[in-house]
Formats: sequence, C-alpha cells, structure tokens
Amino acid sequence: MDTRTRILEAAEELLDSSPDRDISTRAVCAAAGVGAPVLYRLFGDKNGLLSAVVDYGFDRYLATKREAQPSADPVKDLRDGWDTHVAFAKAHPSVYRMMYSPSFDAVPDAAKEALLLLRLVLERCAEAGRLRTDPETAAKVIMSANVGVALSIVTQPETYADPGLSTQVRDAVHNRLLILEPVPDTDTSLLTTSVQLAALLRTRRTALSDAETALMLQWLDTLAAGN
Amino acid sequence: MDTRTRILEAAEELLDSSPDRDISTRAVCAAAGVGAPVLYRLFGDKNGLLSAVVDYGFDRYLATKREAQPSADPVKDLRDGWDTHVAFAKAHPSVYRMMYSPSFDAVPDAAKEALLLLRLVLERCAEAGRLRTDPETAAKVIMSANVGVALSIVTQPETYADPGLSTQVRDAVHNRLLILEPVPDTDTSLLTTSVQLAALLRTRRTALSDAETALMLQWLDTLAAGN
DNA sequence: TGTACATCAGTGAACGCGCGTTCACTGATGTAC
DNA sequence: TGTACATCAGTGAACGCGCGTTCACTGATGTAC
Repeated sequence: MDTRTRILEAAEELLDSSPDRDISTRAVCAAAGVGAPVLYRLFGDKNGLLSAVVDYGFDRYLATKREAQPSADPVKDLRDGWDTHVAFAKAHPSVYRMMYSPSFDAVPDAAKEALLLLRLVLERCAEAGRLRTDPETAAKVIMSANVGVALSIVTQPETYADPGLSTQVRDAVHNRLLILEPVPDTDTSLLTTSVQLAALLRTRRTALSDAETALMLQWLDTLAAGN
Repeated sequence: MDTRTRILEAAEELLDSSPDRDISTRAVCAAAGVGAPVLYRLFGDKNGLLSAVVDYGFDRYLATKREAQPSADPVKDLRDGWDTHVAFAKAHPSVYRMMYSPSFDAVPDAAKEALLLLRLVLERCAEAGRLRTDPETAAKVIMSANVGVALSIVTQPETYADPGLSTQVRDAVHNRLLILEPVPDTDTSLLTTSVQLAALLRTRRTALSDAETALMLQWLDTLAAGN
C-alpha cells in the first residue's frame, strides 16, 4: 500500500472513531506513520485531504457498481443496486456521510456518476417495458429514498438498524415505479392512460386553457384509437 | 428577543453562510453583540451551544407539527406532514442537517418525538382502516424516505430541487403503505396519469406527429406541475 | 564502469495564528430590615 | 423611605494550547557522460 493510500485509510479510520466527525492533520500523520510535510505535499492542505477521502470513497463505491455485471433481469439488478448502496454506507459510515451529507458546499461530481449508473439500470428496465415513469425522474426518486435509508441507518442505528426496513422502503418505492409482471400490453396501457387522462381533463379544472384542453382531448382520442 | 435566542439565531445564520458548516464561538458572540463569557455562562461550551442550536431547531420543527390540527382525513394530514418536513429543511438547511445528519455521536431525543408524532398520524390512518402495515414500521419507512428527500434537496439542490420530486417520493411511499380511497385524490391522479402518459410518449411511436408529441409533452409537464 | 548531479519522497523541528476558554471586574436590579 | 447587601447578566482583556502549515535539510534513486 503506497503512502497516499495509507494516509487516506488512516484518515478514514480516525473519522469513523471520532465523536465529532473531525480529525486533525497531525493525528492523521501520526496514524499513518509519516511526517506532516508528506501530507501537505500529497494533498495541498487539509481540505485537499478531506476531498481526497471523499473521492477515494466514491472510487470504491463506483467500483462495486461497475463490476456488477448486468443480469438478464434489470429489476433484480435494480434491487441489488439498492442493497449495495446501503451496504457501502454501513461499511464506511463516516465517508458515506461526507459523500452524501458533506460539510463542503458542493457534492462532488462522482455523486452524479452514481446517479447516472442508476439511470442506466432504469433505462434497461424501461426497455423491458417494466418502468412506469421516465428513467431520469425514477433515478432521482430512488436515489433520494436510498440515501435517506442509508443515512438513517448510519446516524440513528438504534432506531433504524432493523434490516427489514431498507427492504421495505426499497420495495415500496420500486413497486410504485415498476410494473411488477413483465407482461403489460403496451398499446393497451397507452390506450388506458389516454382514456384515463381524457376523463380527468373533461371533469377537472386544470392549468391548461380551454383551447389547449380541446386540442389535447382530440390528440388523446387519436392516441386511444391509434394503431 | 432575549440574549439566549439572539445568540442561537446568530449561530444559525453563521452556520447557513459558512462554507464548511462550522463556526467559531468568537464569530457567534460578535454577530450577537455580546462578549464571550456570556456564551459560556449560557451554554457551558461550544458543544453546548451547538446542541442548543439543534434543540432550538427541533423546538420550532415540533411546534409546527403540534399546532397542525388533525383534520377529518388522516391521510391528508400524513401528506401535509411530509410537506411540512421538507419545507422546514429548506427554510433551515444547516440546522436541518445537524438535526438529521449530525456531527455528534447521538441524534437528540427530539428526533424520537418527531417519529412519535408521525406514528400518531399513522395510528389514525390505521383506525380509519387505511393502513396496510403496522404504524411503527410505517413511521420508520416514511421518516427515512422523508429525510432522504429533504437532505437531497438541501445538499444537492441543483439535482434534486425539482418540486415534483418530493411529491413523487411521498406518493410512492404513501401509496404502498396506505389503502387508497375509493375516490383517489384528484390532483395526485392527474399528476400520475400525466407523468405516465409522458413516459409512454417519449418511448413509443404513436399516431401523433413529432410536433404534436412535442407540444403534448409540454402540456403534460404543465399538468404534472400544475396546481 | 565510475563519477557528478538532478530529482524527489521523506525527516525533525519550529512558527504563529485562531480559537475555545477563563479571569477579574462592573453596573443594574431586587430585597431584607 | 432609605440603606446595605446579595444576585447576576454583562464587560474588557488576556491566557495558552492545538492546530494547520512551513522551513531547512537528508538520503535514496535514477541518469548523463
């Protein structure tokens, strides 16, 4: 293990055992067995060290995501992805908190890559006709709930440690966004949705003008009749 | 406003504008216009001050919860409770983060009271025959998802600020835990149907032209966002 | 192959500032008699 | 009502430690000739 990694892991270990989630560069150097100037040559300053700790966390997190081979069942992959996320949070509590509830202003770009990887799985679900909403929105819905569960477990284990909790939130969210049986007839669901929306438009006041509503109803008719 | 409150609000304001979410007692005293010894007489030490800031946050949070009169529809109260939670997080970002993702080891007892108040609403839902699971579990499921959405909005506004997101996560979780009314909430079903149809239009070829589809998607957005 | 020199990861020791915290004191207010 | 005294929220000024950071230097390694 090179010096840089040794310092990063020492920092992470100290963060995990620090009551106030703060560390001194001196303690990190002592734990890693190096003099202070080494840390400053490698990381610039304390902020540089902390950013590197977060990056190192995301590296390992994204590595677990990337090495997971897509299976034939994208919905299963989606569930596995949720569980992997929670497992990472449990394994690296301090780093996870810095990743998703950081002390800095900005969350690093790696968080966006994590969201992107989730969206890719959801796009596979969509292609399989299993997704109810667009992948972009679904990714944000799932990610925010996933982060919530993981942070709750990490910050309030005595209340949220129950292993069934994560599964329940996961399935609650997933089952709302996904179509459970892989059988839906696409045209029918276009038909059904169009008819349903038309009924709502006819009976409710909405944000649309009368003219817009009229034209929309006409198109909904087209869709409902459509080939 | 008494000195104690003035110090607490000065501390909160400084926290909100501090890039690294940390403050010095000196800066707090300066902002509150008092000498340092006053802070130490009132709060003991810096940790005492920060704990008091969190407690003060929970005080105001729980106050909004308590003053909300139970309506005839517990499911509506449940939805309102979710929205109140998110609104508080947006209004007090730093304090909210200390409340639900604190730097200390322990989350204060007030967090448990918040969970209890949520459970009380759920018990009313259960009495009305509207709850699918036990209130205790449902409370944890809802709370962890609610915290996730709120923290995502607060820490990554550029990605999660979309006001529809919170509603979608809320409804995804609620609709799984609750038994829907015979007459479902109009706005929600308009939202759901619009989003659903938009997803279909984006992924399928239909009888509509590209131009028609584009305009329709725009209107569906309006409906989904709509009042 | 041997010598001279550049490179660079490392060391020991100190600097000095910002910070949490405390000391000694003041002035206003309430109260017993 | 007036006086003496306790209480206590406040002040100005300093203490001193921990911390981030840097200085001057070393010893190993690679490389040109």
